[in-house]
Amino acid sequence: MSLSPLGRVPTIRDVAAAAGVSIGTASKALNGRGKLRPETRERVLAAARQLGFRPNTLAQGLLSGRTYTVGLITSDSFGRFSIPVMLGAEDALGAGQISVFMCDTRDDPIRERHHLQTLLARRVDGILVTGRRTEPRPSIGTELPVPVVYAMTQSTDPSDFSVIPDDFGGGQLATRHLLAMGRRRIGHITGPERFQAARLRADGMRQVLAEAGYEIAGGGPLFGEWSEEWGRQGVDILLRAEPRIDAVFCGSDQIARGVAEILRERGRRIPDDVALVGFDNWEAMAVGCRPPLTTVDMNLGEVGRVAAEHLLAAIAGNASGGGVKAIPCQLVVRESTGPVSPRAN
Amino acid sequence: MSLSPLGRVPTIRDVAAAAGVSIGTASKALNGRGKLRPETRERVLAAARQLGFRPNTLAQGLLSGRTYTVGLITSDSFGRFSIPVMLGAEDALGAGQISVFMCDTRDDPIRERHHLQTLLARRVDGILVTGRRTEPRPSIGTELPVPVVYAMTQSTDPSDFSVIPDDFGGGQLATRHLLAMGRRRIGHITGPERFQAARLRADGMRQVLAEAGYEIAGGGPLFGEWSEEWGRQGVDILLRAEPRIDAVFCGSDQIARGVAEILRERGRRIPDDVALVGFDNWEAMAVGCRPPLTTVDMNLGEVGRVAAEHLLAAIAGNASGGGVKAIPCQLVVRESTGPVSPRAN
DNA sequence: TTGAAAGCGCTAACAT
DNA sequence: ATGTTAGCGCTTTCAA
Repeated sequence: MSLSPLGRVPTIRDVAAAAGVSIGTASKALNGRGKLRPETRERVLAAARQLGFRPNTLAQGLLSGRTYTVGLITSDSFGRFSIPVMLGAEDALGAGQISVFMCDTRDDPIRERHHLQTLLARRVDGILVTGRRTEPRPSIGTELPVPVVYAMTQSTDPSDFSVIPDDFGGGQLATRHLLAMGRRRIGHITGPERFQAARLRADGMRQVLAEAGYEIAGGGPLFGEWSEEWGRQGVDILLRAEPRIDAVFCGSDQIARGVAEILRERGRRIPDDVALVGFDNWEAMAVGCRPPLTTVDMNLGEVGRVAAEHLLAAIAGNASGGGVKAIPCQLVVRESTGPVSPRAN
Repeated sequence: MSLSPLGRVPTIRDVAAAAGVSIGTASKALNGRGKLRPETRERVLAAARQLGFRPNTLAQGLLSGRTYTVGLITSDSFGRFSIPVMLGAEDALGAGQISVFMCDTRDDPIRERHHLQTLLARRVDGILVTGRRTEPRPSIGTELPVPVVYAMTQSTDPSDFSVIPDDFGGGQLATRHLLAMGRRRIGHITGPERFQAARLRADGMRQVLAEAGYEIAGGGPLFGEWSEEWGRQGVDILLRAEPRIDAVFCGSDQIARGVAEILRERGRRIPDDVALVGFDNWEAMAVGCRPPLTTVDMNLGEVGRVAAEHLLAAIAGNASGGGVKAIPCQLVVRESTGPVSPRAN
């Protein structure tokens, strides 16, 4: 870890000199290529070790045309959703010895273009675009010299490849669980209708209910905001529309928190009287809830990982073509759901 | 944005050819150096523009010895605390046209060393180490060939430079505010005592109270966990020890949420009967609270920004020496604090 | 005012 | 088995 004995970062030239061989020989020894006397190879390696030599990646990249770097452009300011995605991506990329350039656009197209230019100038091998998915976004660029994969956001260009969570499936998952617990009058309080995620989750719920011969209680989904405050308001609206409610599926954990709080205050026990399912598995929120929240986990790490793997494949020349890949969600059962209480009704 | 007309990434050689000049001339034109006929310069620039030329940063870096990159090593898995720090850092660095390599260590020293090696091999100009600060951590390396600055974490090596939030000051801030609101019996529920942050916040509180002739109500700080659940438990302990409590300062917003919930249930109005101050300004938590939480903001963005600026200075050769710089906190007043209610007592 | 040439650190093809 | 050379893309002398 300490500075090299030379007092500067050693080059292969220093190694060669120390080992008393030519630069080419040193290179071969270090890379295990070509035919060398074992003794020579060992001498070179020893010299390298002693000097703390690490090959200059820039020089290697210049020569090979591969930099083993990718750019990660996020429009979510490294937010709650893009972080796990990034982590998953870093996982997959790190395994491939690839370093990641972080670029935050703050949702500003100008900044995005700027970052894109910078990344291309740095000759990244590929680009990952992540976001807080709302509606599909414009493609970051067609005909780019490197492959691009979208994660947790979608490009409007069908020739781009995007990886997103399966919101529809998530809605199904939550609903099946509630049905399995014997719940029949299930309400839905969720975010703004303009969010595709909100619509898809509601659709998944509706579909599962319909198959079982039910509908969303209270007259349909209550679209509102992604906030606790809306959860508090929404549940009162719901209770008014259908007082006999025995479960609520919420579009987010925050909404569920609000719902839980008011249900308590209205004297409804969770889960005995009313079961509650959230969405996001936002640890701090879900675990802090009283009782701890059963919720849908979007497997964001997996979203990032899959996106990164696709990017790696594309870099390796195995382009996967355009399209959208939806990663299945997963139900995390905690204490806010359970079988219908014998005392209920 | 589209691929160059050449069907590959253009080099300066292509630009020179297109403009009908030598490579050296093209370089001068592009960099505005040397003496060139204005017409020639224009011709080169036009060619570059037409080809979509962007100089290869690797080649520039190889030559100049400067890569205009820094490594950002985080042991917090891009967690809640390191993100804002990163954002602030990216801010300061981006302004300097510096790109950031993200490295997450998952708190594993092996991974950390690996990332460090990788960064050095990539010839970053400097390294920023961030973390979720608990106790000071071992230095990432002495005698490194590039400067290192610690943000939101501290090195045990006094010759390293660290930037952290001023927890002591944060504790003072919260306490002064509560005193100003006329509160006198102020309890303190906070995280584990092994956290320096918890101890410092308590110390700041104690000092301000002492100056005003008071002490922490209930017999001293209640150290516990950083969770809502602990907030719920802690406040009952506190109420038992000192039922006439008129304010609680919490070591985190999560704790404060738990405290708020139970205070409500015990029939204490916030802020009329009991004022409440949190710590972190964790937006979703603080705003979702009933009522919205007055809390201490650590200015994490500023922590990152200052750290990055110091790193830039060090890179530029203006080493700042070792030491610790504490960034002042800031009180964010919402609705959980207010003057003592006329009806109280 | 422009061009030619050297060299940053490295690898790979070719000589020896 | 080892050394020499060319060249990746660029900047910077130094010649012309």
